Amino acid sequence: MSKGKLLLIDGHSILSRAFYGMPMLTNSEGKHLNAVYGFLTIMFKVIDEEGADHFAVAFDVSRKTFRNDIYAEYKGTRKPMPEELHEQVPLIQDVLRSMNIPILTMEGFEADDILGTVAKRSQAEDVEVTVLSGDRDLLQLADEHIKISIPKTSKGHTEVYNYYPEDVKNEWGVSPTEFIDVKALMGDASDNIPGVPSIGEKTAKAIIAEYKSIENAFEHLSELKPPRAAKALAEHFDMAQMSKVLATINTHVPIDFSFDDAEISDMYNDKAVEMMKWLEFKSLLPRFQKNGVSKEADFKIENLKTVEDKYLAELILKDAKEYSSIGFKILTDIHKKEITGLSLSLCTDRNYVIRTSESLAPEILTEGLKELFFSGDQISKKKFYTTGLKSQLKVFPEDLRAENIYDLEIAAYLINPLKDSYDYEDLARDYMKLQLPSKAELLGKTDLSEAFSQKKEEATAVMAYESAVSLASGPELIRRLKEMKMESLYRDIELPLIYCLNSMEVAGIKVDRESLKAYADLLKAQTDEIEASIYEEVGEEFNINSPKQLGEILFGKLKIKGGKKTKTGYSTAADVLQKLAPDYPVVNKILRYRTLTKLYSTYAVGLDNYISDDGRIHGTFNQTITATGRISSTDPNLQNIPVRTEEGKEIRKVFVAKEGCVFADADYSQVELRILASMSGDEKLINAYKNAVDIHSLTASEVFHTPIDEVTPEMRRNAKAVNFGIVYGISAFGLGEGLSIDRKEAQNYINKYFETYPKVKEFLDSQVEHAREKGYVLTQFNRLRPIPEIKSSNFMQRSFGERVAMNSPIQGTAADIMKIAMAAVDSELRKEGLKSRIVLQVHDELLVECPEEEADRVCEILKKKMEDAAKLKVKLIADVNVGRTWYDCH
DNA sequence: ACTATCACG
DNA sequence: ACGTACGTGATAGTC
Repeated sequence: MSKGKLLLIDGHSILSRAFYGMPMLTNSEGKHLNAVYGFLTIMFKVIDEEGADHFAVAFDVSRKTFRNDIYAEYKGTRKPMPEELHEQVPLIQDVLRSMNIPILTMEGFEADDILGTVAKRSQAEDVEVTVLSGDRDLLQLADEHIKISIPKTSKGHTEVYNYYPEDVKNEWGVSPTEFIDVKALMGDASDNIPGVPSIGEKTAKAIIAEYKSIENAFEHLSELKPPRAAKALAEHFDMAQMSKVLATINTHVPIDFSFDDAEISDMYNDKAVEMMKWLEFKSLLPRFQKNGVSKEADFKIENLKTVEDKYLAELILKDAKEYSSIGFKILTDIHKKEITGLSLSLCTDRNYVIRTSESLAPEILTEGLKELFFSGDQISKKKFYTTGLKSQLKVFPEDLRAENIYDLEIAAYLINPLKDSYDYEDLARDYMKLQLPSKAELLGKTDLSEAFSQKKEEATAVMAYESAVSLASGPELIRRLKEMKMESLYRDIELPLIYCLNSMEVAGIKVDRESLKAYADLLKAQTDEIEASIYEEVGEEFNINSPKQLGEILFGKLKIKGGKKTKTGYSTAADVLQKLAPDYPVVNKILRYRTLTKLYSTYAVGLDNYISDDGRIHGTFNQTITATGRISSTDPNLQNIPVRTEEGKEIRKVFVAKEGCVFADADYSQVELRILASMSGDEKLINAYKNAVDIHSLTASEVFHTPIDEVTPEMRRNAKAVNFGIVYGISAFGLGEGLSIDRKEAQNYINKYFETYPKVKEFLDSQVEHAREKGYVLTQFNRLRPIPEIKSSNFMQRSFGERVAMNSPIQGTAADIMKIAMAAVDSELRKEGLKSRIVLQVHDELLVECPEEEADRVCEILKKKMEDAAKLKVKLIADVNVGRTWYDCH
């Protein structure tokens, strides 16, 4: 039986985490307080979550204290703390003292050692210990009753990751004690642990996972892989052993610590309140004034039942039909194809987490759900709330389109597309003013579907939160959506798109493995050849892929001039190298090497890793990522397959239509410029499109005062860059850069452009004005893009905001139109009973795989649906091609 | 985890 | 005077 719970805090570590993770903060006297504030925030969060009854904070006596004087030469190079942080150390100690929290320090020992000693000693006395530190080094202390908690703060939000020995093993593949050896091998610059040169994290982990210790690895030198590591370890074994001593936390410090003295008593006393007032931490005051009863009213999942029984599950699913609002979340297996569970929330007071079992087959759940989804009648329109609908659809083999489903992830994305996640904890925080433990906090990096076997309680809680938060926040989100006039955007554009994207992911695209392999081999051979020739020319071997090493070779050793550009060193970006290429043949080879390795690793090898057993790549299309409303593609990214150069384009030959099929490929012609013409209402631009005049030539003719049939290719090229620039939110600097001309001249082009198309200028100005007034801009279909930067006092940020204000309505409207077209094409293919399916979308291009006999009809559908997707002041044009491979379609 | 680079629209 | 073109994602290297 446990004697109690002890929370130990690594004072300096948490303070500096807080310092770097929190925005600058000073009180009215100008004293820096961000670290103190952050420290307290993290501390209270952990106290609330842990329910610890005993408590202590350890500090180093001085940051210059060394573990052992012999190693002072290594330790001595530690970077000093910034003054703003240093001055907060005594401050946080005062605060802790005011709260009667014991501070542990000891001359000659680091906080790590004190923590280690107290933790191990307390565990031996049957105490449950939690050690809170920002430092991964402490993981070596994890034990049966010692939990290591590591907070991660980013963008002001803090999450705490917890590690018991099995969690360390899960994430690192080694036990806590072996972790010391890993660190001894890989070294740690910030802690001045030298490690073994050329052994990094990956190699170190692999070696220790296999051999358990550096000593044992040394015994088996000949078996070590890679040979490079064996050689390094042989040469630097003494260094490794010394590193191990340095990395080991001393758990036998002669410190005086009594568990009873660490009992929390009267933490929220008057003195502490005065302290909070002096520090001006107003937001922390309520906790102190309420004398400890500070927890927000907990979000209680009422009547949560877990079910693994067939009859009960069927009963619940039947019963659910009686409710008018339902929150749900389908749990799928790791391959996301089979249902393994279901969380249901019925009218807030009944929550069920159902899991498949021996007696509860997956079909029971899918069939029950189907019945439930289609059980609503016209009068009482049942509402279903969930998040991440697309991936849940994969457990239904057929194309299932239930009515009245609200995917709140997408609703929240439409309300604010700038967030980077829309999980239940985000919805609860933003729409219910409720801070819930996040999925990451509860499960760490464990996948939800496998978490049920390891952390059943937490996994169940996550599932319950998923559906309960959907049900509870749904009405508010929908209300906001209506208020912002985006209901139609959701219902008519985004919702149908979910099904379309799901169908694309399920379909996948066929890849010819053999030709991919041949392509890879060819690239490899060419790479090897050019690599050798670069080494020869330079006179030494180095890592060409390292911008750092490359910069040193080019600008250091070879003394090529072309100065610094980035803060980390020399820029070796393509545009910089391009300018040097004519004078230095090596530079050309390096550029060529870059091209080849890019194609090899990202495309040839990269894509091969994604080919499934069915010979196809099933990527993911994300609907809630971009700020403008475009979709994005991941795992792999199928929207950036090379096309601009001939040898890159080659790779498109491996994307083939399956047996008996061809691809129909359609792409919009200059959508964004057409949208600009339409939204601005500029007559000259509209007429040009009406009369099918070449827009870049026309622009050139006007800007350079030249009759249109005398426009040279160069003039047209420059005019094209101007047209691009307009869409990007023109600036003289940017255009100058793009055209390599000086800024004055670029400004001249821009002025002429605006004289030619005056309504375009009016339109762009009006967007910037709108953004300044309202803080956001809108697309033609009312998609919103917030622009917080527009009000920034920083010139650079504000200018960015202005460009975004000009670009987003155009890019976003193009995205809207494509989404409309996609749903229309998808639905027409199904309506006509065709087997053809959309397989890819690349922003202005759609690729459809179709049986040869359907090709003609599919081309008609593509052209018609894409061109009719929106009624603009100019016609939309889609060009359609047919081919056996994607390559053949261009 | 962050930076540099480069692939696409 | 300031010092960037808009929107993405993957890989490799560095810390």
